[in-house]
Amino acid sequence: MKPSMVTIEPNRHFCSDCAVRGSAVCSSLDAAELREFEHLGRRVHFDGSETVFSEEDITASFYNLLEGVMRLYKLLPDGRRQIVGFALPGDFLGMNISGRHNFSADAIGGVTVCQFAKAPFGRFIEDRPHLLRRINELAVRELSQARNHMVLLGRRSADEKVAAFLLGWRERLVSLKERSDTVPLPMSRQDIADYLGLTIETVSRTFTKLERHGVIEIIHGGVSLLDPAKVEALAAA
Amino acid sequence: MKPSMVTIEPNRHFCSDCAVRGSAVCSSLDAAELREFEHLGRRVHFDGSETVFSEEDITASFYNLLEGVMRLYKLLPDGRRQIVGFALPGDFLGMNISGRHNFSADAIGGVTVCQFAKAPFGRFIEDRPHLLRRINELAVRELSQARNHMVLLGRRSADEKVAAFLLGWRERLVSLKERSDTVPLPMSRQDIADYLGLTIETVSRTFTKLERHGVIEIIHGGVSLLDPAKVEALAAA
DNA sequence: AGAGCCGATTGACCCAGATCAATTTTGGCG
DNA sequence: CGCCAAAATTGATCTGGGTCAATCGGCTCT
Repeated sequence: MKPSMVTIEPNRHFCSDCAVRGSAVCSSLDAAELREFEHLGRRVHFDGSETVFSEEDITASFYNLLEGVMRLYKLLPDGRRQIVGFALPGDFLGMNISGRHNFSADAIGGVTVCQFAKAPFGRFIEDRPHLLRRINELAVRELSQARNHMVLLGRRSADEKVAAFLLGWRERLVSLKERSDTVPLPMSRQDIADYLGLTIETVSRTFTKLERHGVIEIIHGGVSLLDPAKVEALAAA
Repeated sequence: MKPSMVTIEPNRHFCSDCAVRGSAVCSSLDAAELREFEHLGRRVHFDGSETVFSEEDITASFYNLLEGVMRLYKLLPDGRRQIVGFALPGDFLGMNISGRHNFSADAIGGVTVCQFAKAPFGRFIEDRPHLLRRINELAVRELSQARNHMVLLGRRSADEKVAAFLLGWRERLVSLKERSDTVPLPMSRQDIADYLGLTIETVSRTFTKLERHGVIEIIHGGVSLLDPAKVEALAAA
């Protein structure tokens, strides 16, 4: 964790009016439990491109992402990087069995997390099977996403990868704000490339190609889907 | 499920002397629970290349693999296939949140599973958080494997993929039998290709190349690692 | 406004792995 | 055993996406 990590007024926040109250792990808790839960978490802010935790670090905390976007990735010894996912508000990070994180997590832009020390959080779960069930639900959902991503990485062309990425990302943003054909892309081209198993040049060329064909428009900080049906056709192929 | 699916003497088997007693979901149950659990599962056999369940099927059962190997895969509309994993004895299949399976599962060679109807199994879990915790543990482990596989699919060369596959497969077999430099490969070359995001020709050529270099020997039904250190070097790269 | 920087784009060329096309090997089975 | 079908191997060729190398464009700092 970098020096600029800052704990923000740890005692002035309440779970009951948390932005992710409805979607995160805590959605499984009732009002009484929530009041107790409140004391376990500590709101922490990270600036853009700061590392929240690294692969192989001993897991000291779990994290509930409240605000911002994170890139989750693994590195090969020679520096090749595979982004295994992007985290959005409501995502729960840190579950593992080895006692060590199995990927690294960076903030993309500023990020606010709710951080739980491992031991007290574990104790809190102990006699609350509904919370455990919720965590399991999230794990199973992620597993399903992971398998879909394997298909993309192993069997899809560059065009299909990019199209599927745009649709998938838009879909994930739906639950956070209203659906829109304007898709913000806070991550860099390099991030997208490392997520899709491509190079930055191929991602860039594919974007340009889609734009030339009138399928998307590249705008500042994202893209606009001019012809969403066409994008879907490309992704399905 | 195919016609030749056969339930084998459902009442003549006991969990207590089950082959996967120690490693499967049921490892979290005590003797008393096990006796009750026994009535929920039904031993079923599938012949080689039979489909146990298909993607998008409504999940009616969970499965505990007792014997044999299964291929777990997803298909694209045009027939491209990505194998998302191979299941071995002790693996638990069927968890999902959508109520539908999110991949298909075929037997590779004969397979015996312990099949649980969804509803009674769900009820059994209800008031047994330790079983739920065990299931969560398995899900989290699979998630970790899935992420490792994403790195392989997105960022590794054909040589690295094949080497990593041989080592990973050998490693998984360790817990079942004694470690050995002889690695049985019950799946076809096409299966390996679809697992690694390659074509069958590339897999075949890579095997041949490794053999020419004296790193492995291709034997009937598998390979022998003549120079395990070299294989590890290739996989790590 | 200009300089410098960093991310993104574009172009030229290359190569790992795909594709296409024969064999060869293996495994039943009468 | 000899015959057939399916799996695996091998060879020849092609190409999607990688690599290498310039720009280009926006932003920040002065």
